[in-house]
Amino acid sequence: MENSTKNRILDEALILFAEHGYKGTNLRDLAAQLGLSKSALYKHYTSKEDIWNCLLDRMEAYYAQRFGSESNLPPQPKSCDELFSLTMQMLRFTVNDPKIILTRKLLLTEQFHDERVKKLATKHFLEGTQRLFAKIFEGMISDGLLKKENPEMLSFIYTTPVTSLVHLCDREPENQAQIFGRIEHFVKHFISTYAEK
Amino acid sequence: MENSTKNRILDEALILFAEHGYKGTNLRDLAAQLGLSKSALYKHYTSKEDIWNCLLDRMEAYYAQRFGSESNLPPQPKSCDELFSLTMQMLRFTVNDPKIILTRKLLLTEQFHDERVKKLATKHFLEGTQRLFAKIFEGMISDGLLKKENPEMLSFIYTTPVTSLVHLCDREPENQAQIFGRIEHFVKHFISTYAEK
DNA sequence: AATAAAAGTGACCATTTGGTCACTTTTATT
DNA sequence: AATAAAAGTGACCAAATGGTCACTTTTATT
Repeated sequence: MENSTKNRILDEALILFAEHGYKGTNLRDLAAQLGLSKSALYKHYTSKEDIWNCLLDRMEAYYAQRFGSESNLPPQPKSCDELFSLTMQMLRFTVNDPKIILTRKLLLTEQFHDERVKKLATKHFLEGTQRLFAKIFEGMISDGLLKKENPEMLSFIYTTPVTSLVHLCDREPENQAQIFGRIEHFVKHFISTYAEK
Repeated sequence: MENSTKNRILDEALILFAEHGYKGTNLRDLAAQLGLSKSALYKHYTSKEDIWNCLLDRMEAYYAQRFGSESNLPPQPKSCDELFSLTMQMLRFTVNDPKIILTRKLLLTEQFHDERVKKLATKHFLEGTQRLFAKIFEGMISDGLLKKENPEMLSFIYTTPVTSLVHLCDREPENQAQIFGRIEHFVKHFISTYAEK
């Protein structure tokens, strides 16, 4: 069921849409990548636009469970060292997982061509991540680990610089090691500024 | 000379490429917007790709003079209040100038489809702005206005959050007022954290 | 005024692309 | 085993698109 043709089409569509854009993707290439004929696609989806919309449905569902539910929050750090390692671990994953990379590319490149993508982009790059870390910081502040600052503000100034370097990683994956050095440098600076001594 | 057909074509191409992408733009629409026939375009450019490349040439030239030369730096702030108003003034401009908005959109949406755009994107969104403010902060530190921190780091944590809100402005221009409230809030927080008292 | 170069036009071409359809093959159901 | 539904195929169509060309109009040069 997981690896049904219907899902495989969406998997491959994500790759092509992310790499060449909606307009730059044609159904012949998509079918060829799947070892199918073009007309077979129409047994599962009614049109190119239908594939696009179903892909966005899947992405929205993913974000709804990632950012929507309280259940799968990352573990609450018990120290600033743990905040550091948690952050680096999350980034290491987010920057290397092929599907997440492609999703970021698609959100960036199609955000002005599709209203749903626009909303997902703000959710992914700004609100979602910010709210997630705001909760973490809220806990760390009440545990006396961080200075008593507004956790939303703290999260904003923590996540947006990191996100901008994640985007740089997407552009220059060959420089990932060096960019991670910059991220570590930043995170340490942040901790040294806002850790409660 | 400024308003030659050759330049008008590039002006209109920027609009269409930024709004619909390279692939999503067709030469018939481009010609129609200019009140020209499609074949007239070929009197000035050899192909669609040629138009694209010449547009990038123009953008590169713009960035070379904006970020390259030391000459046109913004005035050095004599106080943190002046840093605040300088920042808000620059943002007010960058977020409302149609050509700059379109340029940002083009850099974002085409960064993974073109090597030159990729490099310009990093220059525009990261290095250029960062270096510009690093110089400003360097001056303010030696003037005793800001704490003695690494100006590059200071600029990084100043410009990347602001840039992320500029992107939000591009996505939601109808919320510009509210977003500017968030920017002001952030800038004040930054100043209160790093101003030398 | 004569002339040549530059700018512009409309018809036309080849290719690409989303989509359809009659038909075959595979899979599941009884 | 018979049968019907699902999955897949290849040929075909119409529209869109980048590009060319012979020809006309405008502009500049002498």
